[in-house]
Amino acid sequence: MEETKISRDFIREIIDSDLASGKHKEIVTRFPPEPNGYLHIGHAKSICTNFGIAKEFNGKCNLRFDDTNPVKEDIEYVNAIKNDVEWLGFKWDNLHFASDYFDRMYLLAEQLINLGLAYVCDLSPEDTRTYRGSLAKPGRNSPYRSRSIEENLNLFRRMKNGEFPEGSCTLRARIDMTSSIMCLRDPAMYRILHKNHHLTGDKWCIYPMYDFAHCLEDSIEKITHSLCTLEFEVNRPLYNWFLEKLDIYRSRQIEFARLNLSYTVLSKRFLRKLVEEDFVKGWDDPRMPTLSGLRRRGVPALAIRNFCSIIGLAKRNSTVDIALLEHRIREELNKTAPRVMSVLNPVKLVIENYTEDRTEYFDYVVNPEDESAGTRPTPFTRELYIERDDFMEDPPRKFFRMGPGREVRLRYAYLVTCTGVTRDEDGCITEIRCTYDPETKGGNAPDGRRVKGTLHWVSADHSFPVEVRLYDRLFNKENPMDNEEGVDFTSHLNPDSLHVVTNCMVEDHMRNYKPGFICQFERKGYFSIDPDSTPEKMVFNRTIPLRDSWKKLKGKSK
RNA sequence: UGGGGCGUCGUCAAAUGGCAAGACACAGGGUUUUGGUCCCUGCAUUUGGAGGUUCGAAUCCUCCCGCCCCAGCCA
Repeated sequence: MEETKISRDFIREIIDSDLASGKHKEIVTRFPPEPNGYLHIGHAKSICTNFGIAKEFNGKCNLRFDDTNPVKEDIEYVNAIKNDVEWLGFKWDNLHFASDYFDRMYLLAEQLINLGLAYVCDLSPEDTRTYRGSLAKPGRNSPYRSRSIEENLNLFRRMKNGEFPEGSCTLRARIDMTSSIMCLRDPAMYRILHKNHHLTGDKWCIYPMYDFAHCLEDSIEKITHSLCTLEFEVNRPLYNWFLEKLDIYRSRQIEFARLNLSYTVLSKRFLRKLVEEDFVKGWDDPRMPTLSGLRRRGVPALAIRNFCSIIGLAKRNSTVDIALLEHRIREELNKTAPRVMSVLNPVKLVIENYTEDRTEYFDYVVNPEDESAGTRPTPFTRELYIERDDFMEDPPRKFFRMGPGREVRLRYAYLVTCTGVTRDEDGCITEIRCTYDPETKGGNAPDGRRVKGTLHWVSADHSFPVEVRLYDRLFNKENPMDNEEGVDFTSHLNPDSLHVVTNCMVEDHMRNYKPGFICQFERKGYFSIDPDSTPEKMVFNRTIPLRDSWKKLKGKSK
């Protein structure tokens, strides 16, 4: 399957010229997640960009975990992230952890102290903030700013040795407390955290801050182009400062706009809230924009990659219409998903003039978009199930489906004409009755008469009940984060984001498939088998409905 | 408020001084044994605004307006 061609964006143009000028012979990028949550489709943009660029330019891309904060991070997340990256379809050239570099970072920090460019500061967090000043007011120098190199070295070693409690002091870069760039006002490089790290255990009780660590990680790995999101733009001067003062390999940081999606929340913090406060069933709930959620829902990795290639890469903040994602999903599934007839809201259809013990098999086209998928036999009997919605007692003019006296086609089978209905004592329809025209085997009339409606169906004797989970968008507000003071994004949660339907009837041969299998229920949508399935009860997730111009038409006339 | 960024169709997004791509969405029509797919057609006389430079400006200059980011010992 070929991916859609990627257009030239400003980052690729920079790389083109770096290659042309001879600045670089080979391109090296990296995807640097912090293992403190699950990856979501916003990360997919970054993954596709970093791995995609490496591939296109014949370079390398590393997967590197930015695990510098043991308070938030966990091994559970690193495994899930590795799995997600692989599922998305990418292979890293090298796997690294920021924590692999803790010894080198420590040495580099001492080097900065020796250069007179870092000092141990005993200011409390509150005082540090006060001394920092504000956007409008310059900061003031810390009283500890002019300690001697020896004293700083000694203090820093004692910090490392665990002699001080958390919060008692930090190692700070000595830059400029009056800078208009806030992060240049003597930023913290190391803080004390007496915490167990998922990889280094209790070896360290001081941990490097992002600004100090990240540029070093890039430099150590000789990352040529360090791609990150816009909010780090203001950190770039500091990124460059460390590399320059330490005189080590100069990676170049380039910022691009992160992905925002309509009707969606893409922030690990808020996604975590949805999980922890049970608004959804987990990180992989099919309504979640996480890669694990999308995967479980039945979204193909290629659809996500193709989505990432059409949304572009630029510096302007934007919100992509979720319809673009949906389009890519349908586009991919239309090409690849085998078709199946499945009745979500069944009502029995009895063919009065069809012999009771007779079973015929019709050729069913597995995928009209893929001839190589071929055909398979599907059984037809006197009693069938059809969708309750496909029948109306008093149909409007534009309704092409079944109604009293109307003739419709049962897909691949026969033309049938409705003769009436059977009701229970409450007046509910329990059966629809019809007769078939034996001359129309396969669905065409020899006399050339046309019918507008074609219905899907399953044989009552060759089908079994399953559970189907119908999903809708998780939020009913285009930007759930755009709120007045005090209004929480969870107040825009769509109460109808999940509908569980039981006793949907599917063809018998569906028993052969396992969780992860994706197919199209004809005329309904794309569905995937959920891991919750058991041999006793299969569960299907609706990945996405088919486009439905009838529904649209109906909506208009109201 | 000091600094850093960004403004092109409803939504993304190209155009790199030469006469506003494309995709999605939307609207209309055709084909169709999925009201699906597919195929046509339409959809920015104008690029946040106002001036200026130029034969020519979305692109260059000036001023203005709007939005985003930074004041964690988070990343």
